[in-house]
Amino acid sequence: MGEDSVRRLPQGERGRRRVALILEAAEQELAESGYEQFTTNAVAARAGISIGSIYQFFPNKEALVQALAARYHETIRKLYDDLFSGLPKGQPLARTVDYLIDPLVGYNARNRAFQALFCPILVPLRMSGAVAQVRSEVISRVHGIFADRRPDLPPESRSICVLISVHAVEALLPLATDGEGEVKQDVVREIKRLLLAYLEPILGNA
Amino acid sequence: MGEDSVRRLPQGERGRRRVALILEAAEQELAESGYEQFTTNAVAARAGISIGSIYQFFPNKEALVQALAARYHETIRKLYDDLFSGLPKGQPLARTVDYLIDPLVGYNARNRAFQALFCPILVPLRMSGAVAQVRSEVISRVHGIFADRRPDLPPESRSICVLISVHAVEALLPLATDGEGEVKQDVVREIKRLLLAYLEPILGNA
Amino acid sequence: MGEDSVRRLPQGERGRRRVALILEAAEQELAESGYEQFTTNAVAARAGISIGSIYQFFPNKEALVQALAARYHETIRKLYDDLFSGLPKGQPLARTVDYLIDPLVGYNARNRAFQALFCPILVPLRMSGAVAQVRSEVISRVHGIFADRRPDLPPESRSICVLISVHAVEALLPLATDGEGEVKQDVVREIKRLLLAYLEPILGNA
Amino acid sequence: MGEDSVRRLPQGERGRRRVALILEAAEQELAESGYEQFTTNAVAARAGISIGSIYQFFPNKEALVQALAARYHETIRKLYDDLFSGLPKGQPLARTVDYLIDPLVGYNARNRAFQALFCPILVPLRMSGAVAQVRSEVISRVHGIFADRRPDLPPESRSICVLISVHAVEALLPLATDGEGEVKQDVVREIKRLLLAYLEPILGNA
DNA sequence: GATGAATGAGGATTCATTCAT
DNA sequence: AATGAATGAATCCTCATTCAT
Repeated sequence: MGEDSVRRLPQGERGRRRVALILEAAEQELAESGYEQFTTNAVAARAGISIGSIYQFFPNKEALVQALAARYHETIRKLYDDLFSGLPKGQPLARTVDYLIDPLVGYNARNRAFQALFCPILVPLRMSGAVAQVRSEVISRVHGIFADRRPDLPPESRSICVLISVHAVEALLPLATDGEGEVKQDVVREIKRLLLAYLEPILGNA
Repeated sequence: MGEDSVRRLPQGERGRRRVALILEAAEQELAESGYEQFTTNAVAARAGISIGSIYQFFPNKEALVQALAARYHETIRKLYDDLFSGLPKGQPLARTVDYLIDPLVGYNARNRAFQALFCPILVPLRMSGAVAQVRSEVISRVHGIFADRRPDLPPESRSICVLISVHAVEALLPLATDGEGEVKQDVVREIKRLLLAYLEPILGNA
Repeated sequence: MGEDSVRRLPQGERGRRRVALILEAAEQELAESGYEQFTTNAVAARAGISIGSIYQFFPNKEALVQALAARYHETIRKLYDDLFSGLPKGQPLARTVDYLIDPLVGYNARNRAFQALFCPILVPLRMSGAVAQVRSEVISRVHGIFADRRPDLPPESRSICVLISVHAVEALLPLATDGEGEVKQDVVREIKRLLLAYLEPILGNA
Repeated sequence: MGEDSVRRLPQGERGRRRVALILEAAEQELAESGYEQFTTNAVAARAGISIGSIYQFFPNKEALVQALAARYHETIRKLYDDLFSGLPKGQPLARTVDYLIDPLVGYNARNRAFQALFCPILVPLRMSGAVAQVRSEVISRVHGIFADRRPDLPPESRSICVLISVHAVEALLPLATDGEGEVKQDVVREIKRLLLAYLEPILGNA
């Protein structure tokens, strides 16, 4: 990712906007029409540009998909950065769960192709790098939270607990959004309840 | 799904074996080579039969994928049938969770393409029917369990609770299996703990 | 050449005829329309078959061109085999020149794309193998003739002499054929005169 | 050729230098990367200018190739001009052959794309004009030499003789140069021997 | 004049599907 | 019923050419 995923690093403002336009179109295409309809021509048509312009910036279709994944990688990393760096200490667990879950729900509502792109059927083929990296980063940070709250917990049991928490949340978040990006607050509440019920016995409530 | 997913219900033993052979090959192809390599020719080659024979039984590729989904549908429905019909009443919740989760873990370990097929990137295209049906059946049965234990619960809150439970388990089961079909018992234990912690406050422990 | 230049060795009579049909069309396309118009679609259209059928037998365009070269390789090798194996000994040089040149003129008249395919602009790219091999075989056989006639000649001067003879004939043969495959006998006579004039001082006339 | 092969005859020194730069790059591209890689963008990149600048001077790719051919045309015409205008009369034939062949060998060694450009595979398409013209000029001048030496020869037999001579030399010259532009003197000697042996019986030795 | 991003027709190749054997 | 050669629409990608800056 990065060495030849972009043919020409767009240096002008124009180029940067063009790449963004293409990725935007790619994302919509993926979210609305699905992976079968995801052709370079469809992306170009949706972006309102010619097919050649896509190949000005991406050497091939694969690179376009990679770039999309990388962009998600970047934006979600940024979200996590902001979230974990501003994490309020000494709060009740319920407060911390609110603090983390709500923005993630928002991210999922805003980025509808995110889940689609990282689906397991594609992972073994090409996505593993990006997905694995995002996850391992999240996991290590959640690890940090757990370690803060319960430094005495043996690392192995902490690891499984983190794994389960992260995957459960990841899988349930799409349920909290309907097709049009609206958030279902009752589902969000229930996801938080699940997480709290699971974690309180381990991390306590303080 | 169903009206034209199979061209001719094969009545002879020979035909039934042939369909099974094709579906077996399709499943392996999907699990091992991924969705990009999943071509009708590849399936035929793996099955050791001619491409024409696939079209003897399936009108098109779509129908083949549908049939694969339907087969999962059928086998998991059978599992659920056995499971729910033999469900021991009046047991502690933890016992019931054991009773349900363990066979499901086993099913996931045995059917590696199952998760792949029902991945979100394909759902909007073709899978919704089969997936939705399987899920709705499971959900209604779990609903039944919940209703048995807490007939007083308002249906709406019960619905969300069931939804979350089913999706969480569905998403976490793959974590309990490594690449080769071996079951990680510590992960299984943790999944059960998650489910119990979430459900006990609602359904009680009896 | 040979390991993957043909996708499927056609075993049936039908397949063998089809490959021949394709190569025939490719040859005509090359001879009449030139290398720029030589597209797989043009070849298919000329052969009156679908584009897919070409790819049934040749994995790609390159392989088709290679196969064409290989076919020339084969036919001309066969011609040389027949020619050199039946070479009458103890004849006057002029008779030997007649014996060799006339069939070669005929071959050039019949195979109009032969020269085109082995043109220098393509050679560095892909043809070198086939061309070089055909030439080296011819050269070594002509070497043999020279050695028979003048065993006392130092090998190095013989080598240059053979080289010049072979290349000159190769280059001049196309002049003896007009566009429609008719042979210009006066040009043939002059080519023989050139060759004889050059070789007599070295090989003698016996 | 000529009417639209150059968009605008560059009148400034700057423009003339630019055209030369482009042709230089085109020649190198042809000689080093071959005809398949010969794209207008590749030529622009090698010349270190923008693709637009090529189209400032050449209306299309065809014209660029034509101009390259024309440049060879021009330089070789100049060589022939110098050569034939200074042709020493009344010399032995061997001297005349030396006088003509040596400079031609030099020209071939210096212009490596020359042969490539005039290869038969391209001729039917576009080259015929330039090639034919160069050849016909050479041929008419050689005709002149023959006429000087043997005014009594019937024109038709003279024509064939000239044709054969010119083509043979043209085809053999590349053999006298190795890949790096070095001249193989023994091959040059042999080419001259061939030519002399062929011509002496007709033109005499005086 | 120079630039190079943008265009899109065209070419190589794949693969779902048909049908003669 | 089984086969697999044949088909051709659809896809990815290239590259000659234009034109706004």
